[in-house]
Amino acid sequence: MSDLKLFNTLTREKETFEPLIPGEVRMYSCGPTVYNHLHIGNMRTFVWGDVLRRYLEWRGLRVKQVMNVTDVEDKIIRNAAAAGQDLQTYTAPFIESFHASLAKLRVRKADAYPRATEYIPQMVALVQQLNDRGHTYTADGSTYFKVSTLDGYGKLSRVEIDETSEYSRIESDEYEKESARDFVLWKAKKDNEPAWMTPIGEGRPGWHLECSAMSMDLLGETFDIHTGAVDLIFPHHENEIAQSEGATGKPFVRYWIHGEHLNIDQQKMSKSLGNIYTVPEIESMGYDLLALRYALLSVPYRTKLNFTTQSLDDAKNALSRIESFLLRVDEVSRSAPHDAKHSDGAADQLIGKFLTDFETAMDDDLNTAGALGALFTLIREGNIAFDEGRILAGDAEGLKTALMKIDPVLDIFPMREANLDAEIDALIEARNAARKARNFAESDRLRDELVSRGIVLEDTPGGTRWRKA
RNA sequence: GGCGACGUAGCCAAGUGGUAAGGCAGAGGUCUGCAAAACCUCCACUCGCCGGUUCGAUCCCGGCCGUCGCCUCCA
Repeated sequence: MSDLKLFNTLTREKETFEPLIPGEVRMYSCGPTVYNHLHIGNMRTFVWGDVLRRYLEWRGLRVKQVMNVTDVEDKIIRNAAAAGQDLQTYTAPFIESFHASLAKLRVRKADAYPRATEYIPQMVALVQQLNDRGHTYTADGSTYFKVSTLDGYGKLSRVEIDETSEYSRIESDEYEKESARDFVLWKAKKDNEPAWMTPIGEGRPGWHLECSAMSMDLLGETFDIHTGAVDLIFPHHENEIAQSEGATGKPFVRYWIHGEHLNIDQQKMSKSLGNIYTVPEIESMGYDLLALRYALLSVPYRTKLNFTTQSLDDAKNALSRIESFLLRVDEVSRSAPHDAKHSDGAADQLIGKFLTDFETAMDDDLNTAGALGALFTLIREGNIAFDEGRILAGDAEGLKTALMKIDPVLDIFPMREANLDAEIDALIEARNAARKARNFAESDRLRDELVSRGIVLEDTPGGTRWRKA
């Protein structure tokens, strides 16, 4: 097995991944701020984060994955107040829809989803630790991180803040900060905002604090992987590093993995352009969410993805090709249950090449496009071998095993709904009886009826197969 | 102004110092009920433009043009 290489934002290079503790990976994925329904750009980040975790597991590593849910923040406070609700009431439906969307996209559950509001004591302790080490100052009841006290600030983003530049959008007069680079750790209570009474004053946490507190609490002071999208590199992740390393004096994260954005029709999603899509919206447009998952994975995570509805149509058709092949493999593998014969080794060759190519692609910084390429090459060459009669039941069984082997990583294979089968089969049987009687009008009527129910038929010399349209 | 990414066929997109994966669309063909679906074949002498390095560059270097992102909340 070759090495898994991942692009580490810290070094701007693809590095061989080796966990700190052999065999065990601890990863933190930046999760949602729940003031809104999540859009498909958010989902892209969660999907590849999940695939990273799946691939690590596929390589035999045990993974502990944590994803935060940020449920206290400026927009949440503002919206909740406008709705006349408390934070928990306001955020609950968004948290619920977040999980529902993930499930529909086949994103597996992380091991924990800590919430910021449940981590106030740990955050306060972190601020106190930073204070003890001389990295903070207070002004008007708020506590700030003094960036000048920490060597190496900026090592992740390589951003140097020039306070004098007219282009710097950092507002240096905000919150009584001593320096534009400084950032707030703990915000003093204002007006009627929700606040916690703590040893460092009555107030609420700054934006970056929860991620440092929760990740270190659940994964340790130094852990392996931290994922997120590129926009978080600065200031969020840079400040997480400052808070965490300032408090512990130890390296915080070993591999920073950032994914590119998803654009809609070449443009960034934004409310003003009205081009934000949520998962339920995609669904109500009539698309199968598996097509969305496929579309998201067809572009490697570090490449900008230009999303269009055509990409969903393309994905849907590509998935049909995959499903037809799966059906063909399945049918042949079941054709001779026991004394399954192997033919000339054609299948073994295809399988070997497929698994090697798949792994090579995934090892190269999670090249999912290359991995899919390997799959489609297997499908074409497999179909040719089938047509030439070089694949017998035993070979097909091997193909099936190979396909099932990669299934847990990409998880893009269409699933059958078993309870449909009996009903479908009855209609197919009736249609085939009509065909046999050369009553094509009736057989076509039955076929069309199936089509209208979303079932496509494939007549083959061996019988009729069906799949979902 | 600073930092960074990208520009490969109609669309999406991988990739390598030695002459371009894959998917979709399109065109042919096989099977078949002159049906549907499926399957196969074909489809970039060329990788934004111009120089340079090299025996040889799409892939290395430099310049230019173009697109996009971050420097403020943001997946």
